[in-house]
Amino acid sequence: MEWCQALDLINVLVNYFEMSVSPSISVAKTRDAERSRAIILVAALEEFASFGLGGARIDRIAERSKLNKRLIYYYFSDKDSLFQAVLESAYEQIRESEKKLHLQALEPSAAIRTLVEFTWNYYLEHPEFLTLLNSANLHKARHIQESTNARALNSPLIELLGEILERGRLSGEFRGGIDPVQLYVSIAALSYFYLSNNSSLSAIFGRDLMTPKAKSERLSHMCEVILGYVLRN
Amino acid sequence: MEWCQALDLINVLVNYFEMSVSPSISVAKTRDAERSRAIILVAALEEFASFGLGGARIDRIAERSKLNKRLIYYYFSDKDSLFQAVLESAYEQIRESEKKLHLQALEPSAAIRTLVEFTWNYYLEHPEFLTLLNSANLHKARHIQESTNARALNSPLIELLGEILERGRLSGEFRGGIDPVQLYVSIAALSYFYLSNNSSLSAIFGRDLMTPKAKSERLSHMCEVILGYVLRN
Amino acid sequence: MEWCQALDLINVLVNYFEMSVSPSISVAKTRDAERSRAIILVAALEEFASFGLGGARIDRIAERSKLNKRLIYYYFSDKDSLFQAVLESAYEQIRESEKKLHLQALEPSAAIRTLVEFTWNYYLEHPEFLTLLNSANLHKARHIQESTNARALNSPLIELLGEILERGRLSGEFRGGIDPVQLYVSIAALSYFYLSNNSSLSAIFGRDLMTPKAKSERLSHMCEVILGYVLRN
Amino acid sequence: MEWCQALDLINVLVNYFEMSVSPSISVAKTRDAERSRAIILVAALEEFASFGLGGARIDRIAERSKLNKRLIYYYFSDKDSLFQAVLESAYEQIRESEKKLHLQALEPSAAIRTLVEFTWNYYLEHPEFLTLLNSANLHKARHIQESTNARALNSPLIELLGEILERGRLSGEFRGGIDPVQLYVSIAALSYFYLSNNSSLSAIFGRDLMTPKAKSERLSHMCEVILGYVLRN
DNA sequence: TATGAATGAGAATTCATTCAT
DNA sequence: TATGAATGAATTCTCATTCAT
Repeated sequence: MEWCQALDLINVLVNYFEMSVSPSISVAKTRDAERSRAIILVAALEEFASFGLGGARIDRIAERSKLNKRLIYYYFSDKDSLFQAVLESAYEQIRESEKKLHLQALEPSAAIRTLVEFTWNYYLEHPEFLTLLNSANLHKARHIQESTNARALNSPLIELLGEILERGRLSGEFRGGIDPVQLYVSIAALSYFYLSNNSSLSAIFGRDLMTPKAKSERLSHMCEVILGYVLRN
Repeated sequence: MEWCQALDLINVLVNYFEMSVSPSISVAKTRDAERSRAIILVAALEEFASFGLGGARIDRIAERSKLNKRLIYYYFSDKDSLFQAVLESAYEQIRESEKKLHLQALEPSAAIRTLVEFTWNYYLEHPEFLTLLNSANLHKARHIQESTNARALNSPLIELLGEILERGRLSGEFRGGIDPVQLYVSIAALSYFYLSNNSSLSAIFGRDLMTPKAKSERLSHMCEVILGYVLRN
Repeated sequence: MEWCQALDLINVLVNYFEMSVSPSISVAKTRDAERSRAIILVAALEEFASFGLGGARIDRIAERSKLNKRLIYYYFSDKDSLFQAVLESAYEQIRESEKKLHLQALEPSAAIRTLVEFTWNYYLEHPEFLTLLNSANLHKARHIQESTNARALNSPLIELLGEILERGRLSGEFRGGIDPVQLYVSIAALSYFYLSNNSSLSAIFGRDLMTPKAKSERLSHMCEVILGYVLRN
Repeated sequence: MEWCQALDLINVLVNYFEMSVSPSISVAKTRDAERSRAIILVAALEEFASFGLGGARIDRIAERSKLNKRLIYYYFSDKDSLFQAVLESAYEQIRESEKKLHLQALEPSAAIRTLVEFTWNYYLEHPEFLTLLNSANLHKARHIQESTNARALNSPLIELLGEILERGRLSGEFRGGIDPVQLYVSIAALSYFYLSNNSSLSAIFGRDLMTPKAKSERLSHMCEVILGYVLRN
């Protein structure tokens, strides 16, 4: 899993940075703890993404992380809390990526198209995010509701999307009366369903939905659907 | 234990009675068998829908069905096969409902709108279908691929949708070049994502997405999106 | 442990009896279940008596019973419920033995002396009863309070003791105003403390309290104390 | 983590300060050590008294003491040794209290009554002592036997009690032939059993044995029983 | 066809204890 | 002296599945 290695790398870099800037000896100890926590989190993310909450095994997470099983409980109390932590971390990551889009700097229609493309690509590159969400919803989003770190979950994109829609409306480009929440949900939906259910869909339609061609066609279709909706006519 | 002996006695009597009143023993038994199978299937559907494949418990399915656990294995070999059977039955049901729509009798745009509304309402009334699909996809649709009863899974709707789109194009009402599979996936996606992930979304947006008003707004939005896309301008 | 073998024997006899009186085949199945339950109960009694509730190990109970660990949970849900069942069974046994004393047929002072002797001998022969009670009390008698089978716990001896004290008072032999509960508690206390804490006491006093001579002296002392209290002067 | 570094700094400062203000470093440290040891001992006493040896948790003892778990091992090697230390300390305390009674200064019958009352009150005010003894006895008093500090355990009261009994006999007040060990055990027994098993007894008799009235009645009863025994007639 | 009893492999979680600083 | 991190061996409990009737 490439994203996992990337995360690992980032951690290593971050640690190295900390070492070089702070001369204090005591950092070494602390660093290990933070690092262990992060390693467990990554291992758990992989496991939960692969097998769901019910199918995930603490033993396997311990193996993946090359750390002691006991340590998982030391840092994360129990399986449910670990899942919650994983979920929060996944949300944090996507929010972090969203921030880098700088949609406010784009023309309204370009901004919408960029958002559709970003969503598609993010889900494509982070399949674990989809599985995680599915698991969370199977459990009635109990873990999200219990999350005290709600800040990480709440997308600032809705507000931004509202501004873009308003800008487009004022310039006469977009139709009026569009609810940014509905639009955001629809944009996510079009990518999510296709990717999350692609194995079922591929089996049922008897055609591979993940070939480069199929994927590119899907992206075009989605842009047409969404832009066809927001543009004046 | 006396009650146990008494029960035995009752069984003997019942058997004797059945033998004397029903002309063919095998018929009586066969009928019960079908019934037991069906009861188990329903109980399993509920269980799998509530807890996913990994979280479902054979014990609970036995309890739900008020039948013996051993009988589940008698009819369905193992948990995975049972899940597969449940999945097939769920697909059969939705196909059955789709057939009753008679879309071919409707005007193109009315047909599309009806399909959107039907999809929305079916998912709304059959939340277990969504959870089931999620579980199936978590397991890479292994159960669907292994299904010998693929006929039940394959929707005849794609073909029908193609005809409707063609009719609309010929009448000048619809734009051309629409892939019925893409459209079908999008129609399903818009309802599916909203309903399947509603608890997460409600938590994140801090607004209840399942109030009557919210649901009616979602349906309007989806119709606008889809019809905005298929209609000429 | 002799009492354990005796219990086993009784079970075997009971089972044999049931087999001989009821010709029904179905009994065989039921009998096995009852027998397994009884065997587990005996094994658990030994384990809890030896190590207390906290120190007892389900694994060891399984070994002792030569039955599957899973079966313990099948019949007794969890460790606490098993402990409760053991406790109830221990109380049932002592109540059963008490009934055989027929104190009502004895002269008042003979009845009291018999009760003191019985208590002493029962505790002596059933050391597990003492340990069990200690464990129960460590947990604030939670298991007793939760017991639905309270009937088994409540001693009919208090009422009987009241009658004996009244008879003795009327005959002029006994002093008046004796609370049967206080007396019962004191009779139990004198034996219980000596036997339950005998290892501590032996260590502290540097003398073996369990030699035949020491035991006989203790019994004499207790009779003197109790009779010295109830008799008129 | 910055706070960690800050804490480190504080530690360094504190150490430096102590070094400069306290003439001897070792004294300052020793004093802290004694204090830590004592704190742990108290925390352990509470824990063992609440849950027994088997149910006690080192983690909880660390929490209670607000000290590090590692320190417990530093001072007390392992759980068993800690329990032994707790036991010794509990015995030391009761011996200390007994010494303050000055029974030798009292009239024989007053001395006996005082001893009964003291025993009752001490157990009442130190319920942890009872639980501790129960635990010790569950383990066959292994911890007492292994105690090298046997001096603390051995009650000087037996000798004193012998003298009192002799004084009473000579004055004609008491009967002769009373074994002070038997009497001491009986005095302890009457209070111990009532208090140690009070939850069971309350549940079984269906009456609260710990109301002020019930407690006062018990004390009267015990005095009557013991004095009725030692007094000439 | 139907069922209660039985089981082995494995799951989450706990616990006393040690390491490294 | 003091402490946070780490661990292996248990321990309770679960689960799909089979046995015997």
